[in-house]
Amino acid sequence: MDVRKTFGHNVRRLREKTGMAQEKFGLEHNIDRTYLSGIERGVRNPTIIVVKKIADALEVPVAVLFEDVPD
Amino acid sequence: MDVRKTFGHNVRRLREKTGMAQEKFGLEHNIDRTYLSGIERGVRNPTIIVVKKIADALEVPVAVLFEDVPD
DNA sequence: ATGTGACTTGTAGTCCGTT
DNA sequence: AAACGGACTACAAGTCACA
Repeated sequence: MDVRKTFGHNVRRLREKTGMAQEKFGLEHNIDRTYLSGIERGVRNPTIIVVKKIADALEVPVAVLFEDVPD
Repeated sequence: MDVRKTFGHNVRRLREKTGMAQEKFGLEHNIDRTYLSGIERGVRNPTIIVVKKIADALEVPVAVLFEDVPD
């Protein structure tokens, strides 16, 4: 499994759990909506600083975003 | 704590546990020696693809490299 | 409400070396 | 054995118009 997909799926799953749309989530945490979209789809290859920023926004430890979660 | 420092410390700790020098470890896993040095010192900001590559090289789950380990 | 292509600017990632 | 420097190319960060 591509780490970008694993990461992206986890971000999407946890963001949806907050009930916020990409746009609202992005606005609240200063992350561009389209950039977030790319991350959730696994087409971006973010650096660990971005990873940390997103983990903080989702209020989860960074490690959680790399867990393999089966469908 | 800066995520780069956390990450770097974990990489260093686990690499040293293998008994390999940065150079040998880098050669065996196709990671540039100077780049690895920068990562361990927390001055680099690697992408998640590199993170995964290093985790694989260290034979640990990615999540482990982001754990807060007190000195 | 999200996906996508295209774009500029900055830096990730590599390679040569010296301390 | 590892830190650090300089120079380089590839690609990430960040944004936009449009579907």
